[in-house]
Amino acid sequence: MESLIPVKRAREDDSENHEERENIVNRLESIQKSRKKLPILYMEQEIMESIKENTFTLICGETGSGKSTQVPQFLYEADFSSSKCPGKIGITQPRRIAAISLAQRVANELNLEIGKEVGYQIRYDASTINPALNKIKFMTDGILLREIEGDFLLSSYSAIIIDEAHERSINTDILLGFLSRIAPLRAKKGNPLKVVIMSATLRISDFTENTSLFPSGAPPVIHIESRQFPVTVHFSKTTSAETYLDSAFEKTLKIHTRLPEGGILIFVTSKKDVTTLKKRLKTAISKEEAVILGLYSMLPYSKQKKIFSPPSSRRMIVVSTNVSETSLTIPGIKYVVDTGLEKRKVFSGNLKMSKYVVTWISKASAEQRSGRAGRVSAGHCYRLYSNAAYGIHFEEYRPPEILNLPISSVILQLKSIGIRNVEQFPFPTCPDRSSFAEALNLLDKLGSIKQCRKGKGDVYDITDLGRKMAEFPISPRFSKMLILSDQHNIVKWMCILVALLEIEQVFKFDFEGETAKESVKKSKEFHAKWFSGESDLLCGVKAFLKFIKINDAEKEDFCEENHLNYNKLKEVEDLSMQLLRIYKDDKTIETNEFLIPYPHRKEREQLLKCLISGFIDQVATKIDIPDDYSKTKRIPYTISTPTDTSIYPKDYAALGIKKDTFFIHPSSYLYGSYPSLIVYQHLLFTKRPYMIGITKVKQEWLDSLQINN
DNA sequence: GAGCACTGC
Repeated sequence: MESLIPVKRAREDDSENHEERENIVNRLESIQKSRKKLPILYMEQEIMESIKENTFTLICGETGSGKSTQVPQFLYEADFSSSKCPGKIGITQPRRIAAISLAQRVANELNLEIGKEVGYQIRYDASTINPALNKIKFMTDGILLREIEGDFLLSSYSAIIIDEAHERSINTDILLGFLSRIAPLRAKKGNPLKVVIMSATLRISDFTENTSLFPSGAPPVIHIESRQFPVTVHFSKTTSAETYLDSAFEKTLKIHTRLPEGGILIFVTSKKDVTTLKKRLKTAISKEEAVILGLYSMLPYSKQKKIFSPPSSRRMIVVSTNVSETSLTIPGIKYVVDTGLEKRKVFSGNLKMSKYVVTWISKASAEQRSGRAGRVSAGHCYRLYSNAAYGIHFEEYRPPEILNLPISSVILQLKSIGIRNVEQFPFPTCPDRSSFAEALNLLDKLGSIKQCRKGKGDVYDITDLGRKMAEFPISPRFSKMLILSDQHNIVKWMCILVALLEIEQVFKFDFEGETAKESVKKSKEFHAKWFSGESDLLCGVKAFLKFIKINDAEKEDFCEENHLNYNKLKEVEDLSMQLLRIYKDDKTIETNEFLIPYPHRKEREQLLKCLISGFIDQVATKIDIPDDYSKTKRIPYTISTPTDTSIYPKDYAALGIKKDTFFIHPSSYLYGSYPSLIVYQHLLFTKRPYMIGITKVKQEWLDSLQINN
């Protein structure tokens, strides 16, 4: 407690200097009072001294420490973003919702209007009363990355705070890499940029021990206490991953019948788990006793909101996927039931095929989940696995995102910013050699980079086409298609098509309680009016063109009636508009630009020709098989790459199914028609290796494309 | 004739 004494003195000194300050703060008394409960408040001096004396400062503290709301205010009160220290205070977040809600909270605490001194910017939305007035700006990390493209030294900022760095999202990682070089440059120029990296307590060695990131030594680390209420963790005696839903059901029932009031939050792996468990709980617990809700990201936002108006007289029970681990905070939770499992997408690099697996979560995620029980009062977390299993099977952290994704987008972006040898970039965790090779190979095939010298590794320079491609916030495959469509007066349709490719999952295919066959059949009946025998993507375009004509207020019902995914279609609407704005360099373009008819045959052909230019390495050929084989309706395809000399074989003979054969997924509208030549959007392994997102193509389209290249 | 967790410019 002695540590409080010098801090108190410092705050008194502060008040003596009050008149000299430029950024004057008039907080409401009620705000002052609740702020004082935060331990971080008594560390203001220590934090500010470290920031003033060092270029980089690492602050770590768990959720509930108040670091995200208070550190920006410390900087503001220390006259960052004033004439003494010109330049905004920027704070990045990995998620949009967090950027908005933090901006609102900080504006509220400072008694300022959102959009003026305190603002935010995310992909499709900004608080733009006047951005020039912003002194504190919250944004998603992708936004700041884009700003680096226009102004490498980030000269409009005096301080940057990177929040949630421990999550290791790909954008956060790249930002940290840039800042590790930008900040020293700014210091050299006599216009220092202060960088504060904020992370959960657990994962700081990743940064402090990283000499590529911090060649001149590890930054100082300040630890912040959390204000969380204590959560008692109960491990199970045994572990059974096979029957986790049964265990979750029994545990929830026990908590509900034996323990005092307080919400229960149950973590499961999928939407299917959510509906199954919700149903079982509803049969066991009466409506008068509890309201039982399901939560997953695909649930329309209007229904997600239900969790924020909990019933006062009954207990609230929420069955949820990972969406409530970080993205949503459910009020009033006192008990957490943790299955310890999550669903992840896994890539097998060589085959370029992905699959979904249910795996044990990381220890860090388990802590995060249990923490959800301690936000209102002391809570309990029931882990449906043993302490031993936790020790043996649970990795410390989820691997950094950059190790599990194709990096072609990142590579192109780095090159467009002027990083010549991308393998030398100070990644917090460097992807392996083969990821670089694969990305460079694809970018070369797309014509976005070209070889500039002989040697190993990265010997490529960005081309003019590549520069243009990098302007679009989408995968390089898709920006290539979009730019190519320029010649044919089909740009608007292409914006839609490319947005559909980027967003995916616009059509729904699941029916509760139906067999596989029936589910797909029924869904397709709903979608019949958008049918296209040429391409699954054109079905999407057709559905979108209808969606865009519907009044905003009726869009959700429209999607419900037609078995479409509202959240996804809304995103397609926003993205296609953003793409058209960038394409036409006109920020005033609105979605009414897309009140256009479905393309005619000639135009469709042009669209599909442009489409395959981005999928030149994702062509599949039907394998000739004996006549009686087709009765199974599963006709194999073989895939080829442009480097393959036997490209596009016309008479591929195969007896039986080989390891490298693939099938058209039953969700495709081309399923059952089996064209001889197709391009596919991606490969997914479920029961079998499947191709998803199918477009029928012609041999001569491919030939002409090769000549052009 | 299936099975997609979550997030971002």
